[in-house]
Amino acid sequence: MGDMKQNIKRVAINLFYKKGYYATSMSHIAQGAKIQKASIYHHYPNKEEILVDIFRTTIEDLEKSLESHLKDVRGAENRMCAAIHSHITFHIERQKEAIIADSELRVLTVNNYKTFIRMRDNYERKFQKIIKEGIEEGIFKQSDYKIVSYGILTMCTAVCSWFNNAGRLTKDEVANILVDFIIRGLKGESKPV
Amino acid sequence: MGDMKQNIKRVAINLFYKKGYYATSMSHIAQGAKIQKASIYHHYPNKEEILVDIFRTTIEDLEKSLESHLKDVRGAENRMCAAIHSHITFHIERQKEAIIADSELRVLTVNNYKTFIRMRDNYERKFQKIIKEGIEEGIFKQSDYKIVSYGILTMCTAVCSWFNNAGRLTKDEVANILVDFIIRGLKGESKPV
DNA sequence: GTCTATAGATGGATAGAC
DNA sequence: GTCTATCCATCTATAGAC
Repeated sequence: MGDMKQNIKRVAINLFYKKGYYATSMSHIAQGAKIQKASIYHHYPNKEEILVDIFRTTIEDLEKSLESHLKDVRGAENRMCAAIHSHITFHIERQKEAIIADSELRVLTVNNYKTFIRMRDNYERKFQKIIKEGIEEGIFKQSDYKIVSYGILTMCTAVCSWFNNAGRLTKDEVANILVDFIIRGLKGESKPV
Repeated sequence: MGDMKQNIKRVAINLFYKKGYYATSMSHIAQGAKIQKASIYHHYPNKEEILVDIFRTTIEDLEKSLESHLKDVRGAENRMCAAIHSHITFHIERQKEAIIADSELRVLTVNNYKTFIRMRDNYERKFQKIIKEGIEEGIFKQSDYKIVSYGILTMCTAVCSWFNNAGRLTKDEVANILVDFIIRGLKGESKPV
């Protein structure tokens, strides 16, 4: 990807994050990238394709992060800890793109929408599988694993909307606090303090 | 509030929910309300005031729901259960408005933004107070009550974005599953099955 | 690969009749 | 309280020169 294309994408990420897709115009993006708005169309055929580009790299990188965190980790509890840690730290490190991917899904035209819903569902199913296995092995308490997975994932996704980089806690500290809370919720028994 | 004003508001809620504030035009709203777009300005001075009206009633009703659920309830665990139940059922019953209030905050001009952020923070502080008291009384496990409160509230807010009215579970069943999960997370000990 | 110029549609909002 | 007509700004996207 050429320098200017990457530059346009970077500017778009900042603007879509700050103002949202519809409130950001091609003129704003052009201004940020220091070119004329017509020049953007040399790199992207239309506005939606900029958003699609952001969606694709974000979701793909999220999946890669999960896979690398789960590699060679065994046991439902350990795998759950690793998966949550991956999800939370990714949503903090890639805060802007994560917020875009979380809030602009409905902007997409039908084919793009279907593609990314499919990818998201596939990602969620990996969390559900871990919870289900933990319950079957008796490590996690019996509960509705689908509802619990929605709760856990939305809680950890939302971190990108309230985490403050200048705040009192690092991203790893926040991740550890939430991992503890979630594992207690899943196991329903106290860990030694 | 006159019939037509209420009608306009109802149409706007449906459109802001489905397409978002910026993707909804005054023409769309007028079409839904079966009047001309100029007629809307007799009821609202501008587009933002429609959104502000939705925000105000939603947040006020959310606060009222919490207060009525907490009335005469004693003890941190009972109060937490009641507060979460209130939050979740409200976000399902008022799904559309809840999604709008959750996703269109950044649209507001500065004075309106400050007003609703203040109301939201005030609401969140009530949850934080219950968690803090529960920890001090030794009912809840020691943890960072602010981070945990963000986690709990965002998880329960997000219910409005995935709950399916035609799905297999009622809103009370979903609320109970999540209340159980959260209380286990806060207490860190298993309840008798 | 970037530019100027512009098409063509749509946006929020107002004026003034009825 | 609702209408028609219109203003003016801004939007996405394209044409064609350099």
